[in-house]
Amino acid sequence: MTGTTHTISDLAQEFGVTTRTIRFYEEKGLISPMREGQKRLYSNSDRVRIKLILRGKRIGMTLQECVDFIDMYDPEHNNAEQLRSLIDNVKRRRESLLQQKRDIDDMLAGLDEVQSLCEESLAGGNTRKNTPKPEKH
Amino acid sequence: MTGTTHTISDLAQEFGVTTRTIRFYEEKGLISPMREGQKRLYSNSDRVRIKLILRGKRIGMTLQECVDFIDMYDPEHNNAEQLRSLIDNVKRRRESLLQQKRDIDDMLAGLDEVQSLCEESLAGGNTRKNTPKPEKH
DNA sequence: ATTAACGTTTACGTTAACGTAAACTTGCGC
DNA sequence: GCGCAAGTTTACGTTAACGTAAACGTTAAT
Repeated sequence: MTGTTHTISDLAQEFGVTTRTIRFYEEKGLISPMREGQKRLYSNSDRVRIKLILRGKRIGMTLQECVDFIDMYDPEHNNAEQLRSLIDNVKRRRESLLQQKRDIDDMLAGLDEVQSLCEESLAGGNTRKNTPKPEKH
Repeated sequence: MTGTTHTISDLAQEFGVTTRTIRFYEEKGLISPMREGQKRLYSNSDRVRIKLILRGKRIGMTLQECVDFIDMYDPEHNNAEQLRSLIDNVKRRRESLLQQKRDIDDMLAGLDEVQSLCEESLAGGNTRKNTPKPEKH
């Protein structure tokens, strides 16, 4: 059976990007939709690729890195050497992702602190800088 | 007492960037080192700012976003309205960071799977695609 | 038949974040 | 005094990832 297909503006709307963006990804070889006459028709697997690309972008990957990443799932793993090389790539990528998680956790902790200070300041109406020790009278 | 200072190439080396990059950040107003004659002298607080900038970049922030983020710590929180607005920013930022963490976790799970398949394939020497049911003879 | 909504190609424009090169100054070791 | 390493300014170049505009095809509704 023929899987569902999507028009370019369908996908653009779904993902909150412009059609230009989607065509640009094709230009760069990231996706290869079918054609019906002149019009592009996107399969579900095209849709998923776009989704993966945008996920990559959200964490700061370049388009090339997104492709490299996606290609890991879709491997041409012919021989053992290629498999080992792929595993190495996986390991490097994982290290990088774990570093990003640490960065994010640090930033989240900072945000918590800022928010606490703000709310405290709003509640108490206390605008002092270094919240000195509670005054003993 | 006068805190420690650093030269531009000290910091460049420490952070693995070029001096051009550091000057560029100054050009864009992200840091404002002192001068000793003509030469730039970086304080520890300058150093920390650079560190925070690079951390932001690692998770895909633009330089402007990095500044915005850093400014949250360093707030000119005069009145209640500004405080509330800051809290809103914090909340938005947190949502975005949490989304990034979800993305990263998804990608890590994918990597685990890829690695398992690779190692399995290397161990068993089994190169078949869909690992069919174990043959009953 | 016309117009509106969607699609297409082609091509030039834009922004961010530096790289690269040239030409100059400054302090230091010999 | 001389060279050399490290600093400086100024300015043009580069890449990624689209935006924007023009000019044109196609189909469905009025």
